[in-house]
Amino acid sequence: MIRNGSPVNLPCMCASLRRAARVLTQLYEDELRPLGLRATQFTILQALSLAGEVSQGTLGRILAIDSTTLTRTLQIIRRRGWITERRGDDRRERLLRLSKEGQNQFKRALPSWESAQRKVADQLGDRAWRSLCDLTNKIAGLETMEGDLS
Amino acid sequence: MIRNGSPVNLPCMCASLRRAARVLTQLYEDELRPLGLRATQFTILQALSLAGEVSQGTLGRILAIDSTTLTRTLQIIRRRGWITERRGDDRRERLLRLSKEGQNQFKRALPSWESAQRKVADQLGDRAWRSLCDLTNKIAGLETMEGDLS
DNA sequence: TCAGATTAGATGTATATACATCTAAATCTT
DNA sequence: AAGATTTAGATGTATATACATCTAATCTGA
Repeated sequence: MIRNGSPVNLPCMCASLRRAARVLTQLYEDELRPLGLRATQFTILQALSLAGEVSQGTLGRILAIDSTTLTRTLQIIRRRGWITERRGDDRRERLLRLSKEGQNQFKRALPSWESAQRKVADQLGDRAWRSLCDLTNKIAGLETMEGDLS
Repeated sequence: MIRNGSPVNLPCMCASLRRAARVLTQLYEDELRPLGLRATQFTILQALSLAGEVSQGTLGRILAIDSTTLTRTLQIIRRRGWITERRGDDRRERLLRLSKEGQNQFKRALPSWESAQRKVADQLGDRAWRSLCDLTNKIAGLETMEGDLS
């Protein structure tokens, strides 16, 4: 019997980060599952809750998700009635906003999300938690070094 | 114009880690693309190169990838001739191993991977790099707190 | 102002990912 | 050793993800 606790150390940072993301995603989705929410879906509700009205492209830049990927994910969320859309002055843009039901669904999900956050924070400890925040944001800031961003 | 460099701080650790994983994945895949390799595929080649012969389930535990997910990903890799399989004493198991072509493909990919590693290491700095290694491994060690592991 | 370039999303396609469920093989129980 | 339980993967299904390419709308230069 091999006790868990010493995961194999992967030499590739990408592999290591992706593995961590898979593990953490499962932990959060275990909490969110009773609500029928996937991690990405909760993230989008939360981002919209914080950002108010934003275009699909802007949302994509905030989350580092390709805008064309969002087309599909937003379809699911729209189908469930959690967002409303309108065209902006630039009529190519889709301006997104949480609907009333979207706000309610987000509020319903908050306790589950907080529970997941707490579990992870408890197991990592404050110092590691803050460190991880810094590092993940730093990596998000790398982008592909293309420069400007709308 | 908003210069990139101050990404929005996401309150959700899962969202933050997943965003970082997306960004890093693109950085690595930009390097690997000329070889026709996705990040996950390179990771599997590297894991097999390090582990020698392992069962599908063990590989899944090493990478924290569901074994049934590996069924599909390994199909692609097998189709390309990069792995060989045999049944173990336990005839339910599939024992995986890099084929000769798999080893060659992995070697061909090494310079691109090293280039990606170097770019990230340079931008993060040694301290942050090591810190990130520790933290991602720590998170991989959380698993879902189910205890034993084969 | 108008032709060419750029941008915002949509669509086609391929891969990554996990869960529920199923089958076959191994293990455990009595 | 027969029946019950568990385990290793396979398959069906849904979502997540990005890239190439396409269309429509906007912007830019001359």
